[in-house]
Amino acid sequence: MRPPLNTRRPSSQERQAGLIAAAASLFAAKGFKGTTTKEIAKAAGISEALVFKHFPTKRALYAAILAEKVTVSELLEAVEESAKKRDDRRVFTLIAGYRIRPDVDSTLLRLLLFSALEGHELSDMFFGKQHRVFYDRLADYIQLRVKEGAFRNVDPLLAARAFIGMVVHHRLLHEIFGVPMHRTHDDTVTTYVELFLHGLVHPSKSRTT
Amino acid sequence: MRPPLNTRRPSSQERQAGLIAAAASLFAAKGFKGTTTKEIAKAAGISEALVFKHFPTKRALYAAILAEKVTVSELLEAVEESAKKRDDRRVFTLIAGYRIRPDVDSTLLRLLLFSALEGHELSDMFFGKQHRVFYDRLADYIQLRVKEGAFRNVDPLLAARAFIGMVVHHRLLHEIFGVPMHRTHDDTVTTYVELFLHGLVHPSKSRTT
DNA sequence: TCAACGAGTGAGTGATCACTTACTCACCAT
DNA sequence: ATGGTGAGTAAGTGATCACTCACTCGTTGA
Repeated sequence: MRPPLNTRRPSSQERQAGLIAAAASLFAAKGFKGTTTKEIAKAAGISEALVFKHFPTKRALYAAILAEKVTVSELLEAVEESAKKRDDRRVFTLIAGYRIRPDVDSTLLRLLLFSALEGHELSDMFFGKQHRVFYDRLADYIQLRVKEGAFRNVDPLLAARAFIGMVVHHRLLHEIFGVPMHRTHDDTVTTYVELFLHGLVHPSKSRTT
Repeated sequence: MRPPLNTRRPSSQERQAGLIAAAASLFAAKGFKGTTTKEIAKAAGISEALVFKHFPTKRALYAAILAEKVTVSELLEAVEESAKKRDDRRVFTLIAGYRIRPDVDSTLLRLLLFSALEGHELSDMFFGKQHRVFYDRLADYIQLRVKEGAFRNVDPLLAARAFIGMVVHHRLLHEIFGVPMHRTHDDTVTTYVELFLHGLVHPSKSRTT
């Protein structure tokens, strides 16, 4: 007669969280235009009408997803610590390792690219939280080390972007274009950091400067 | 003989070329799903029905656009020439300069990203012609220079991808994410090449190896 | 002169889109 | 019990999608 008490139905908040999770993976896989509200409802296990009880429009749901993703601060703290010690290699390794780390869900990168390509209004904010923080912080550190004479006199922002570029491009190749990785995670990070800090030209050989 | 009237209407081939050009810029701007056949027809100045006389489906039109873009060979020839002279700086500058050159139409990069994200079947082929050729060729050169002892002993493919990554990421920031460029074209290229060949750490200072 | 033909289009087609309406049902304080 | 409330949905809504059909032109070879 009476429905079991422990099998209560999900609260509104749980529903909303599940809805956002389901929608996020669909938007990441197929883009905003490529995802239908019917699909989202089905993936979340609810009716299509209920989707619109939680969010007034499909676009509002999309905006909620972009707004939900926040910056990871624990990495920036670790970077800060290594920066104090002037441990160049570790600063760069931390950032590269974070951006390449293999376990991270690939939906964030796809979400970021889709939102930028499709021109969503929250794309800038999303980009700021997901990317700009990294190369802004890195640029600060490079500038500091240039002033200290440890680094060559380069444009700090350009250099920071160059390094992040190497790493992000690596993820791009792997996750978006399906290029296989023939080296291990750690190997790759080490190579990138080494390359960036010390360059490609053999130290004991012809410097063409 | 056919009388060339000066007020003739466009031939079928000219129509097709105009159609492809109009569709390409729309697909690049809004993606496959985001572009309607009605828009394409309007941009090409023809009726929607005529679009389907040229291409059986919207997808076939998209495929024709991707298939049309071919590899630029003149750059690879110039690279080849500098490679023979072992002019490292010029080899890298040529590739970087080509990938960053300011006048290039930005539709190709957007087209490439959209096709990869949306998972079009011709995306791999498109990627191969637009990107892989560059880092494959560059990897060959790096491998050669490593064997000659001029470059440090790094994974050539990884190093090539790292360099292309710096440059492509730069375009990505500028064209997709709207980040402003605070340096000139030539300045940027020079900095990237310099960074990659000689590294960031000051040559006369603490080598942390 | 005129039939044949390719270029071109207006007016649709059913399917699918985002979104709405009108409703049921479980639950609970009164 | 009862009525109010929030969770939930079946069955739509008009708009728009990719694509088709029936048709009109202008040109051209015989």
